[in-house]
Amino acid sequence: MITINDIAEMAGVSRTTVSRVINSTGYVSEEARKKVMDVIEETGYVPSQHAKSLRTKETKIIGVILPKISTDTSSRTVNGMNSVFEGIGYQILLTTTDLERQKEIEHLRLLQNRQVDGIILIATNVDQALMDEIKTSKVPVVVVGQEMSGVPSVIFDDHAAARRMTELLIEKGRRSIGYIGVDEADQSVGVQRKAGYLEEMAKHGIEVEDAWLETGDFSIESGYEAAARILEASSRKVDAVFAATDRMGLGAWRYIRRHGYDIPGDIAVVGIGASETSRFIEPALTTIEYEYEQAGSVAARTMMQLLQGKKEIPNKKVLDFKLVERDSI
Amino acid sequence: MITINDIAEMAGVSRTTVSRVINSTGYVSEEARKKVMDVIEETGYVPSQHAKSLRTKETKIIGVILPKISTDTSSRTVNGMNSVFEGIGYQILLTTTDLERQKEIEHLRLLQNRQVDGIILIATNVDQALMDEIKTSKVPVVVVGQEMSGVPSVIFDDHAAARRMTELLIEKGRRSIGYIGVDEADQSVGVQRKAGYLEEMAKHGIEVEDAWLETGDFSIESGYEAAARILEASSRKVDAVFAATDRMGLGAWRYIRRHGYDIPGDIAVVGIGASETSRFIEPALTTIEYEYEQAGSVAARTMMQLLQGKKEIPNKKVLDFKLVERDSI
DNA sequence: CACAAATGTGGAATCGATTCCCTAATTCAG
DNA sequence: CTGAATTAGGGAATCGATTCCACATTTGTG
Repeated sequence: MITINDIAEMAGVSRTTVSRVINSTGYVSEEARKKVMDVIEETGYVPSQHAKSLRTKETKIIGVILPKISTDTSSRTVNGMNSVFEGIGYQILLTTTDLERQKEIEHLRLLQNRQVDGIILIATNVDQALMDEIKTSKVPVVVVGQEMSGVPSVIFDDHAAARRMTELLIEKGRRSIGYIGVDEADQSVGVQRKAGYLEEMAKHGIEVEDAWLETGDFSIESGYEAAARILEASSRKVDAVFAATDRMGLGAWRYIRRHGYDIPGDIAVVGIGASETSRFIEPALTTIEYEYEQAGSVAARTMMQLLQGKKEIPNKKVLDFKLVERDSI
Repeated sequence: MITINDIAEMAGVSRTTVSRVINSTGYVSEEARKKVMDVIEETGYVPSQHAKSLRTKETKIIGVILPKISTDTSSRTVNGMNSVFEGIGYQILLTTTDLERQKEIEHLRLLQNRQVDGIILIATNVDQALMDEIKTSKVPVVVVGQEMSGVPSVIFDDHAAARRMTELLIEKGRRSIGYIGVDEADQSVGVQRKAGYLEEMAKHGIEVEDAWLETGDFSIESGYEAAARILEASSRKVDAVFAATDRMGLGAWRYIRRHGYDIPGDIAVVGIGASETSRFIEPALTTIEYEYEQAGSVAARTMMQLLQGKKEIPNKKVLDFKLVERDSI
């Protein structure tokens, strides 16, 4: 392997000078610079990142912790981050938790040992243990998807989005609206969206039956089964189903069609997320569009600000949503 | 930051001994080991990866180059790799080329500078320049998706898959089969799949009209437009459209339905890839299922063998496919 | 023209580990 | 009981960069 010493020798200068040329620091004569450049060109030399990092304590690598790789949400978010990082020479070190909660902490530690410059966590919960780990982290952490006090976070307005969607359903004359949520350990998806739904229902004086409230696990199948339970158990006929995510909405959609109901004639179905499939089915799913790419890029930019030691970082950025009204309503 | 020297001092031994304890090498008395372990426990010390890598030339990081992050194919492949790597302490450094060809070479260099232990490239072409770069690479490279002679690669049998699909269409009585392909710089998707289609057509003595052959760029929109061109320009009525990818198939599907044709009554539509959306539309798209997760895990395992210096690595692994017959045919 | 400031370069310490080589104390075989 | 083998642990070089400090040369100013 070719090192800075080889270059120095070949160019007939000291390695200090070579370092200066590479990093454009200090004083270097045009003559010396040219000689060094030529040799570097000739040999294809590239500095060792390890030696560099060992001194500078900088890696230009950002660790990213995802709940799952193969989902629309994750890949779009990573895409957004990437668009920011790649322009400025940073790279992404990826890890996934496969939705196992304790792995979030484990990976947080793992990444710190890798001495990444920063960590972006797509969070699915706000455990105290997790928050403690983040707060004692040696490197800056940005959280996406969950609001965490004292930690810079990028979130969507889940509460308002769910309210707006519920309002739309009510505007369309629906009254008996089933709701498919997720576990409440997930503040954003589990708690906020449900609260939005419940509040809007209350505002319109609609009493929510217990049987209308079901829970899934983000998967299409769980949406299918939750819809089954809602339709079978309700005393009043349900005329709409609101799923907290598009995937579960897709499952509900499938169940409802398979069992002879018309969408939206008999039952309206809506979700949140604006997945690609939701657009293609017929009738197309009415949903809320979150700009995941934007969430990723905002998180990336926030990270850069943290790394540059900017003091005034708002520790919460709320992104907008867009109601996408389609045929399923 | 706490270093090996601090630990050595606190434990009252030399840093050599500490290193031996950490790496379980050499002779260390039970007594010394315990003292060191205690101090490590107490302080939460973790060795610097940089210092370590600087000496050992090992990083336990595998660089992965993807054409695009936000696609089913990519995320499933990465998922498969991850399942292998995470168990053995390796991590994935991700980069994407956004389908720009020259970036493949650029990122190949970039990753080597990061001194990753190995590189897995999800390739979209087999340029000579790219192959040269791979062959001169300092670290092992595994290619996924394209056959590259002399380079360990994991590929699907695109040729056989396309033949089988064409055969199915012909079995179903279709004769005038349009084909939507991609640029032929992409050996696998562009050349092999098209060749499979053409050969099977020839075998059955069906003459392929020029107007039946169109090209897209992997996007849904391009599939839509290609279908438009095929249906408008053909002299004989087309009774089937075979798209080289599901996304383009989706576009074709949409165009065909929007223009009053019945699927499969008037025109059959098929794709390759088994994307989630293809399953949900009605009529559901007939397609070929590739095990991308498996491709990822096979690539990961091949990489590990390369890293362990195994000589006998078959430099080509062909994965199976499965015909998924659904309503669109 | 003298002296200060600006410019250019190299020596050497440093970052935090690993590892070769050496010494010392035990243990063991003959 | 003696010399070899085994066990234990430290000293110091090393990996490949960055950077502080010192020194030499050139340029500028009053």
